[in-house]
Amino acid sequence: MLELAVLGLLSDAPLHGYELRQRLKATLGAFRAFSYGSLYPTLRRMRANGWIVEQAGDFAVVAGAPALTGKRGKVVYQLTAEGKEHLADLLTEAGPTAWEDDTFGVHFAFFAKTSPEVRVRILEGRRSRLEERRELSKTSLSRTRSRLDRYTLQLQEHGLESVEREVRWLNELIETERARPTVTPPSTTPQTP
Amino acid sequence: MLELAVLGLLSDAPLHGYELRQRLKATLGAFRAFSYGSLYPTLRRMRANGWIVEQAGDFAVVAGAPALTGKRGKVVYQLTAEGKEHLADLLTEAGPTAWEDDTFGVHFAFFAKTSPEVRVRILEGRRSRLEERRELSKTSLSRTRSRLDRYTLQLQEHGLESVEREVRWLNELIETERARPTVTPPSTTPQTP
DNA sequence: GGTGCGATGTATCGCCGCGATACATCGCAA
DNA sequence: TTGCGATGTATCGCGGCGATACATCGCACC
Repeated sequence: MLELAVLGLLSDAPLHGYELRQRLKATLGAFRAFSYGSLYPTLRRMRANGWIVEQAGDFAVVAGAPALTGKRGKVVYQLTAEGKEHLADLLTEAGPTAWEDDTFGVHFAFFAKTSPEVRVRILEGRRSRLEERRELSKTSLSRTRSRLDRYTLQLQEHGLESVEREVRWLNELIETERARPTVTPPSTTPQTP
Repeated sequence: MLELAVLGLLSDAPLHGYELRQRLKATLGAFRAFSYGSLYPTLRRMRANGWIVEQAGDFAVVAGAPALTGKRGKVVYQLTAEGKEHLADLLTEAGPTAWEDDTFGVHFAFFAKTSPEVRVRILEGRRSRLEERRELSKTSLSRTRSRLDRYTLQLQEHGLESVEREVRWLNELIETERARPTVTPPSTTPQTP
C-alpha cells in the first residue's frame, strides 16, 4: 500500500521522507493520510528488502564524527533496480487488492505508469465492488426505512448517493478508457503522452 | 470508536456479537467495516471496563459440562449502568475526535441520542474540517494542475468534488437543525419524535 | 434419508497505519 | 535576539483490518 505509493513517487525522482509525505498528502489528500508513523517504518522495511537505498543528502554527514555532533542530514531515498522491478509487478497486479477502498486511490494515482488493460480491469473491479455495496445498501434501506430514525436514514441515503456518484464517475472513466485506441504498448512501462 | 458504536447499539437492546456486526454493517456500511477482528477484542475490553456484561444466550450452557461437550452458546451482551453513563459521556463530547473522517459517521449515526447543541457543534466542526481540506485541495490543484498527468488530475478533481458535495450536505443538515425549535430538552437523553 | 452448502455464530493472529509526541535545524520577521 | 513556523527524522501504543479456524443450524436437492 504505502509501499506502492512510495515506489511510485520515487520512480520519478529520489526524495527524502518529508518531501515524500508532502507529495503523498497532495496526491491522495482526500483519501488517505499516511502519517510519518507508517512512512518511516515502511521506508525501513523497503530498504531491508532492497527496493530502495538511502544516500546522504544536503548537509551530509562529514566523514568522521556524525554521532558526536548529532547533526542529522537529509536522508534521500532512491529506487534500486529491484525496486523498479517490484513496482512494475505491483502495477501489473489487478487483483481485489487493487480495488478495495483504501487501495484503489493509490493504484489510480499511478495509472499513468499502468498498462491500459490493467487500468480497465481495476476500474471495472472497483465498479463492481461498489455496485455490490450499492445493492446491499439499497435493499437494507428499503427493508428498514420505516424503522429508522431521521439521522440514521439521512446517513444511509447520503452513503448510497456517494456510492452512486462514484459509480457514475467510474463509468465515465471506463468509457474514456475504452475509447482510447488500445494499441497494446511495447510491453513495459508505458508513459503518458 | 467501535466502543461508541457498540454502546449505542446495545442501548436499544441486548445483542450478541454476530448480530452486532450485522447492525454495524447495515448502519455504517458505506463508511466503516468493523470486522470481528476488532469487534471481539473491543467487547472484551468493554467487559473488563464494566460497560457491558454478558449473559448466557439461546442454547445456554447447561450447568455441568459445557467444556466437555464443547457446545458454545450465543453470548448476549448487555449495557450496565456504567455503560449507559459512559455512552452519555461519549455522546456529549463534541471535540475534534467527533468530526474526523473515521469518527464522524459513528457519531452521526447516534444523533438521535445526542443533544441538539452537540449535534450542531459536531456538524459545524465536521464542516470546517472539510472546508479546510477543500482549500488545501484547491490551492494544491491550481498550483500543480499543469504538471499533473491525466489520472492524477482526475483523482484530485474527483476528491475535490466529493468534499464540496459533503460540505453542501452538511450545510443542509445544519440549516435544518437550526430551523428546528431548540427548546433545550430536559437535560438528558432526548429521543426522536 | 443423507449430504452438502450457506447462514449463523465465536474467536484469534499478524500486520498496517494513525495520531501524538519528541527533538533538532533553518529562515526570517518583529 | 528571540522566538516562531516550516523543514526534517524518528518512535510508541493502540485500534482496526483481512484472513482464518472451527462449530452448529436450517434447508434444499437428490
